[in-house]
Amino acid sequence: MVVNHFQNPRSEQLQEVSFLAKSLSDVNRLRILFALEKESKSVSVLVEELGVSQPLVSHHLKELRRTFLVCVQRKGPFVYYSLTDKGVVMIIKDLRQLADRLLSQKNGFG
Amino acid sequence: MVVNHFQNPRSEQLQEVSFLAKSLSDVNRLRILFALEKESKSVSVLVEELGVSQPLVSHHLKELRRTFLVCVQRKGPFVYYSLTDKGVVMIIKDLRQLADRLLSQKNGFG
DNA sequence: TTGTGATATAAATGTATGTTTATATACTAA
DNA sequence: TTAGTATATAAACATACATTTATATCACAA
Repeated sequence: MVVNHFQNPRSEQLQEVSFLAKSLSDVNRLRILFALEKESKSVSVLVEELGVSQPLVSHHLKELRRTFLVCVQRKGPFVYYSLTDKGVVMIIKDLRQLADRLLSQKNGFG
Repeated sequence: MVVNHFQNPRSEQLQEVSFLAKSLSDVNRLRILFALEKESKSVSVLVEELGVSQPLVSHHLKELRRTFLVCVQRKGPFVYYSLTDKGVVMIIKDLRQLADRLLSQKNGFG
């Protein structure tokens, strides 16, 4: 019998998953994604809502662009960012529920 | 009207999500989680299946223990690891589907 | 053109992380 | 006890990353 090498995701697919997960591994990027859940927003609005510096917001937006989680649209002097796929919000919420289950009767991640 | 500060996850919850996401941001850790999907396995079995060094597997298992994604059971000289919550596999698969959608008509993450 | 606000990029820095090599610890058999 | 196997930890190293500060680019109005 030939072993089925394809029952688990292939290596490149796991690479893609790891890239996405890394994109979700920073609190400021998660806050940006949630801020964009309902509507697209300009950088300056994100800066104000998150309360972090403008270069830092731009840096994280660049990271989110690298994984195509957000997309860009310039309107005059403003640059509007929006979610490419709203499914990411559901995944984040699933991660939060998983964290809740894992942390029940524990004392927080090491 | 008082602004609802709780419609989005609180800061500590985003921290927990970011910890979990960081745990999922390495290909070798993803491979370990998939290897444990059906049954618990000893470290040496994981070493053989993944084809990476034993200290590296132990290192990543320690990281997965830190986020409670895996749990441990010693049986004689062997240490068996298993998934704490199989929900993590579904989340990884959701991430893979999201990656597929994001990458359609693109050329791979930057 | 000049000036101004909006955004992006660069440089610098401290910290975290993945990997390798070497060594230590834990368990068991003899 | 000793020897041998299984696993964990330590040290070392290079790389990646988050953040700050400073500066550059872009769009537009005057």
